[in-house]
Amino acid sequence: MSANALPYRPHNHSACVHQALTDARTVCASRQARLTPIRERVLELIWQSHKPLGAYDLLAVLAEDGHNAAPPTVYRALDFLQQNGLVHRIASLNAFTGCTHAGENHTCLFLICRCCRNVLELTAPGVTRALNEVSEAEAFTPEETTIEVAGLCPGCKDGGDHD
Amino acid sequence: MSANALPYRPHNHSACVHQALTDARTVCASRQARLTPIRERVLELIWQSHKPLGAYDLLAVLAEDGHNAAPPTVYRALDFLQQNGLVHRIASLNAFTGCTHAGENHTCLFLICRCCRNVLELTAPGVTRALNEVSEAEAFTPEETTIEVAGLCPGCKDGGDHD
DNA sequence: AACGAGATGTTATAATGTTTCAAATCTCGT
DNA sequence: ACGAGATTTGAAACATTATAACATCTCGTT
Ligand SMILES: [Zn+2]
Ligand SMILES: [Zn+2]
Ligand SMILES: [Zn+2]
Ligand SMILES: [Zn+2]
Repeated sequence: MSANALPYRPHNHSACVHQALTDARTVCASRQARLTPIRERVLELIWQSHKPLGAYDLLAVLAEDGHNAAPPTVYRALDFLQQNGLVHRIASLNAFTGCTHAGENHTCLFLICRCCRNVLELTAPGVTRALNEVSEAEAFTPEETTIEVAGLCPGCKDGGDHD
Repeated sequence: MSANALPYRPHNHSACVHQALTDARTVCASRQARLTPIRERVLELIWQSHKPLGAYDLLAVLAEDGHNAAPPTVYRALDFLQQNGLVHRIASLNAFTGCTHAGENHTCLFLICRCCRNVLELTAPGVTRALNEVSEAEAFTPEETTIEVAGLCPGCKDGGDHD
């Protein structure tokens, strides 16, 4: 099959990483935000796959790097990357994933495979619209929206290429 | 105003609590699930307001009760209550709130006021439908859905009855 | 009484995230 | 180039949230 989104099928993932880093540099340059080595390294690590990583996972890899970092180092880098729309935190996983719409101001949702752990980020105008209608009906002013759908990706549903 | 949902305006909240406990007894009876004193007490505490409580908040109140409980006690009660559709966990807050659709199998969403902390649980067929469409388009099989909207409730937006 | 399943108690530990203050680095105007 | 001020990073301690493992209790059944 080929209509599947990237995380669900083999692809040239180094292109994903390269694109993400390039976008990040562009975004940061345009905002006068400093993509320092630590921040860039954390972003690169997050992009090593489409599976979200926890802060302490990142910390462990940094330790392998020989970089003796403490938790605040990672959390600060993650804060920066979130502020600048480069990564998202997945609340239901306590983990972080690279944003596929770097720099765009967007409301997105995540399809999270409970089997292979890959996450697909999507923007879904229909969902956003429906949510806005609900909020409006309750006179509620939305600011931050978390939409996370856990389930099975196409690959894991039939057969199960668990990776 | 009066179109506002319960959490957003003064109301006879003890009726909320009473209803919740009554529903819980009914649901548990029909399922042969045992609503033990601890479980009922935790449910009652969660329902003391429309603001979600953390597990350790509950633990602290139990301590005041004179009940010297350890974390597993509370987490086990919460697990039970979640299993039986009596409470929800709010992932973005690491906290728990009473379910307003006890026993019904439902996909719900939460409007979370960042100011007064009250949470409104809603079922929104339009949102659910839109999400299903998105999932289907990606050949994704949804199982658990987390929808949490943080923002300002009507009360806090104008004036700010922060409670 | 003996048993077994479910529920609770108890202790320890894991996993995630924050506060605080000091030191290093960068920025920018002079 | 220089130095004041801001930003970033280092480091240690701590806070919060959640689970693992095993012992004990409760209560209905045999
Ligand atoms: Zn990729
Ligand atoms: Zn999968
Ligand atoms: Zn109420
Ligand atoms: Zn409010």
